[in-house]
Amino acid sequence: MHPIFLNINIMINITLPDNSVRQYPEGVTGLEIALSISEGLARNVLAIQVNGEIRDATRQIHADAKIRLLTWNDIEGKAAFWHTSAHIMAEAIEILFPGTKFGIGPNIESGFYYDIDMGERMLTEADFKAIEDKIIELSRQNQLLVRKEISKQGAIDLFTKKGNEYKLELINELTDGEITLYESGQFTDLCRGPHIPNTGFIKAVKIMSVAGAYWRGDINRKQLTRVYGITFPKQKDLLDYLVLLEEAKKRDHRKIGRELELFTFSENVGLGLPLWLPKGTAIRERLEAFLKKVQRNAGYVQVMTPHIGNVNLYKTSGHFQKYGKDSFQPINTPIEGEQFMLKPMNCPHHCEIYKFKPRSYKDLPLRMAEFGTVYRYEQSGELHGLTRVRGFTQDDAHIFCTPDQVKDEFVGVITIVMTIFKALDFKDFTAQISLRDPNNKEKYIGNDENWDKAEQAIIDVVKENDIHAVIEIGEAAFYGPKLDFMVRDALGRKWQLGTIQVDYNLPERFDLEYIGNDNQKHRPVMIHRAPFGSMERFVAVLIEHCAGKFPLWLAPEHVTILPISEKFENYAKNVSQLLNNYDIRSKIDIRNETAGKKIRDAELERIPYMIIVGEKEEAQESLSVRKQGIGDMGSFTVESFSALINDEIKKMME
RNA sequence: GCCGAAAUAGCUCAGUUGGCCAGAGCAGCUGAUUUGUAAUCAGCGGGUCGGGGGUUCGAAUCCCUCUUUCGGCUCCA
Repeated sequence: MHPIFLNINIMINITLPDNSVRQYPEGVTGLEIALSISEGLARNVLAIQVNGEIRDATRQIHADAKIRLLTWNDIEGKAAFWHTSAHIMAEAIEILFPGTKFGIGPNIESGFYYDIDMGERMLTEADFKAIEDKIIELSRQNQLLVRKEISKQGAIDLFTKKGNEYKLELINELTDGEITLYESGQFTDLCRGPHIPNTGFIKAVKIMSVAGAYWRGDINRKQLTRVYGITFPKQKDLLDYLVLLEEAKKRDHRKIGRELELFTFSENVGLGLPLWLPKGTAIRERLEAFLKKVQRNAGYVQVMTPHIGNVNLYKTSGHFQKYGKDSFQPINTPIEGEQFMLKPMNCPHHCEIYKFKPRSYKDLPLRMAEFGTVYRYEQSGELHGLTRVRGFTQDDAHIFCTPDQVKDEFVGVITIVMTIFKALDFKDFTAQISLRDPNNKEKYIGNDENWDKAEQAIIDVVKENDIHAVIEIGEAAFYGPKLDFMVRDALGRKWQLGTIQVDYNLPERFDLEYIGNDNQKHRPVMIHRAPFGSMERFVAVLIEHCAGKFPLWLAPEHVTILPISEKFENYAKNVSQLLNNYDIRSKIDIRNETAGKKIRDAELERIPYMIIVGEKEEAQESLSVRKQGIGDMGSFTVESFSALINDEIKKMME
């Protein structure tokens, strides 16, 4: 036992993650526990989890507890590491730019940021180096992070003296007796912790970028400067991270979209209005055909509706009141006072189809699908490749059903979403249940009872289907709660793909009805759903997911045939025709180039297979096959090669 | 929409502190070559240096402004 423990005689039980229990003197710290296990561990402990709460490893433990010592290998360890780094960055900035006021400075998924107010001065990239150097200098001082409890008044006095209105605002919302400060070197920050024991762990730092960020996320308040940074315990970790970032950038769908000629934009057409090139169109059409087939099997019917609708339609739906002024503005007609809008969503049109004739409970559920193109005037700063555009096509459908059918229909939609994710090998998705903000009910249309019912239905279905989901309060649409499926792009940004939304509101506004088996009129429930979300965003995420190497069933071309010289062009044409009989999409590279050049170009184009034909192949009526990214696969016949391709496709679709 | 950065040939990028008709590689075109598993050789064409305005003897380079793009923020029916 460590000597400092000797004079202490009250012992507490500490349960380690392997459920072994050790006894320590009351007041023991995480660091001391680590030291009692091994010195190596003690050198690496960044924080400690005590009965579920993450704390400083230097804080004393006063009662029996279950603990976990956290290192760089734990998410929580990294979080503490980066949180402390944010403090050190603030300390560096305060030294370099005295008078800077600090807002909040949390750790994030990769690194940390601090929101700062430098008054008139602007922080620029030219300042990064100085900040980085100062951070390293401060880190090397092995500054301890000292936690101090302070009264609310004490905190107010301190930050009044500093003239920091941001911290004062935060303090005002805190409860007296729960306020803590952390001191490191000359820097004192209002902070709940936890922090790593000292700054010496921080060995590598990179200031990544600066950006504007509204104080407290409120567009009506002052915009502060947000400084992003990341730190590591080893220089090599930083270099690896930067390499990883570079690699990720190569997967950017905007880059690959240009390289593989999938889509483009033109200022002359308009911002955020994608132009689908032939190869991109081929992929999109195949996705569409795939989903149509799945939906046909699931009992959907396809409909088609116009790209515009009378303004009154959106007044009925309520969308005009909510989004009218931020939309593409209404189109006037020769008739005075008559106005149409580019449709920003398909639901009102589908409601009118529902109303085409009286509906019986026997007609329900009615699953009405349309690949409907809609136009939304997104803010200019929001546009982003294919993931955020102003004109896009939703793989939309609206399910009209009885309240009793909601749950089953929800399950049916989830099944479709899972079918798609599986066919495209999307494993890394998260589900998000978006509920309304109970403190802000005026933001939403519809009555309490319906909201509660809808929210409960989603929660139940998700639970019963064993889908891991996070619940987000306040993220619901204005007309109802929803379940979204989120995936990440190459750079880790989250995008919503599939969505399922319960709507008790539109049926009300459109006065939709069905006759029940009691011969009475009833109100149907509407479920909006789009498993892809939009074709644009889905293709974008798909491109980044596979880095342009599309699954065989989607690839614009399966094969490129490479004749060794002009002499074998005829044989190449024969092969191409034969492959066509087996539904294999091929093209022939007849350029006057060497085989090596043609192979290189085909590899860069990410064409899944190459067939090289020359004298030998023509004589033997064979094909030399090369797989993209793999290499030479040897000799095949047209039949055996076709079987290989078609088997591979079949396997993916199972 | 807000904050910041950037914009040079179809693409990727050079172009020192303002100074000869603005450069390279790839792509394109022409010709030679007739090729065996990731780049054959030669020649040629191509740019109002994002648009506009200004400073200057002189601007891709400095200043203003607009547009677009990128990174964030906000928003996302």
